[in-house]
Amino acid sequence: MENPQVAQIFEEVADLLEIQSENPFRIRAYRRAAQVVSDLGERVADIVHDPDRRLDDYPGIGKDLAGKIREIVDTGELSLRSELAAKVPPGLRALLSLPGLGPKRASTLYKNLGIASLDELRKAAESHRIKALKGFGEKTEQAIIKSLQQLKQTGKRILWSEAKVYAEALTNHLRGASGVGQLEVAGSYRRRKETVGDLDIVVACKSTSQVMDRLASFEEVAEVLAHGGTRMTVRLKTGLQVDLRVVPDVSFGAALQYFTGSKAHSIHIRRRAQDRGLKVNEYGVFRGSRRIAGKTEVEVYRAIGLPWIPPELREDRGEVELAEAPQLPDLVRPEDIKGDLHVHTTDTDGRASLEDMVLAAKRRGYSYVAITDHSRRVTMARGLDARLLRQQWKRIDRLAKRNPGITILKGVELDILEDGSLDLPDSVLQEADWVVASIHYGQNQSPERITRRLLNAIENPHVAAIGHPTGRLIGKRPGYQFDLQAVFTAAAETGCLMEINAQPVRLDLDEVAIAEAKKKGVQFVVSTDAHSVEELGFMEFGINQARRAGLEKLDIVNTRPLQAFRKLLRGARPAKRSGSMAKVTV
DNA sequence: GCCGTTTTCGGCCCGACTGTTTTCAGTCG
Repeated sequence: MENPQVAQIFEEVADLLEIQSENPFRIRAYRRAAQVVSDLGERVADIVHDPDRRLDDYPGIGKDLAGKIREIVDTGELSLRSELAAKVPPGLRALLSLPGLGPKRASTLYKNLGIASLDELRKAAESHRIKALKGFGEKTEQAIIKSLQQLKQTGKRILWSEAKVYAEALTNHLRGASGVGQLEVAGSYRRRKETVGDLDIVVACKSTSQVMDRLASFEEVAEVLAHGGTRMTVRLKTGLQVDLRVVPDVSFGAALQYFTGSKAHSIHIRRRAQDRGLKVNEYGVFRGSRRIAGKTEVEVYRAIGLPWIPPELREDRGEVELAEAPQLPDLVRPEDIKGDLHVHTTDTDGRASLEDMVLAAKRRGYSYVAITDHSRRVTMARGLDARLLRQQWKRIDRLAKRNPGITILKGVELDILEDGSLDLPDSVLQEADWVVASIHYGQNQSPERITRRLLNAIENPHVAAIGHPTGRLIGKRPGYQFDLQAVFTAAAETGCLMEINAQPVRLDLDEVAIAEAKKKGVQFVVSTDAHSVEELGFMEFGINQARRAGLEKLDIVNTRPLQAFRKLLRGARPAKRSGSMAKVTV
């Protein structure tokens, strides 16, 4: 039983309770518990089975929910869930996924028209049976038909890297409206989440109508969904939704804070304000009716006794407590990066030559770059065997003589094979400056086998880092399952690095796993895995990920000069001799 | 359902917009 499954059961319970108009605070407790479980960073099942640990030590988990988690882990099911599900037809929950349809209306539709699936909903809407219901009308019925048609395109989150394109275009466009002051894209985009559901733009502007008209004139806008006095919502042609909030200048910081979220962070902040006899809303921080802060975010946080918290940390995962301490991390910045340690060339599946990649790295101001083409197993990419690899390294030596401004590391992305062995012998690896070991094949193996493969690689002293450690592709493939704790423990003991892969569709490890690894003493490398000159620019996405995990400059080796991590070069770090795993193949 | 040196009971974040009403419920973020 993995954490996402536990979280999913609690989410379902919350939905079912909501449909049955249960106590909203009880519903919130289940949603909170789902969040807590998702954010754990280790298997909830492991905590359940550890006699020294208690689930109800976690905030939001009390005796009751701890018992329910135990039940799910032990039996794979939650009796409460099945009891609730028995009272609600199975398809009814799907109705909640439609924008504008919540639990109240869904249950009205069911009670009055017997609607219990999206298909039945569509038929009822098309035969105009919905508008006759009390509380529904012509417009609601049309809206349902429309959102059913759009269901496939909307609700889909896009990669942060894609959202950035629209965020920047919209920002530039809106600045063209007269009277626009401060302007910022808030929401999950500002928190730099892996994926973004919509864009929330906060603008300080004297003339609301001017900036709203300006948004409506953006050429990618397909439709205006809502248009009020301070708020406007549009849908772009791609399906991406954009919310615009216009606030007075004195409220900009409060609005930005509020619309940046996350929801859980905002709730925590407001509760804290309450404790101090204050009220926080998007217009400011108020004592009674008097505004005591709101113009800037710094002011807002200061008013409730906290330093400013970077948006990337605002998930209510302990950042408020760190701010209070005050022990907020000094997050790593893009400009801290001194080199890229995972780069491909046309020698395998890259799209730019060795020389072009090196020159591009030099232009970025890097002091080193590692060329890490695929090893022979990756036949699709014409992976290199020992002979071809040594040929490439000779060319690197010649190139290095012509480019004294940058150190070129002779590396390889070494495949961790299905049987747990490595794709090249130690005799070759020991000649390499830099080895990134990755899994590409046998991703469907059992967690036990994958774990052993990763441990084998980690225990080889020539392996400097594990590349894209989970193999996930966001929105496409979940990534292979393995024992994160065992792998992180071994990585910490041996000094083997965990890569944070900056490809926007990869971004593994995720921020929860990174934070967990850091706790265990693991060090990281942020690499682009670039297959072209342009992809060297992906570094930003990897840094986003590192920042959300709370990493500082010194947690990441490629913020340092090469000499600082020289023991990782040429496999000079000590091999782990203790375990029997090192010689075992799987 | 959780939580607590003001509380073991009685709180639990807060406002905007829409569509439907004729003063507000439902939904959303």
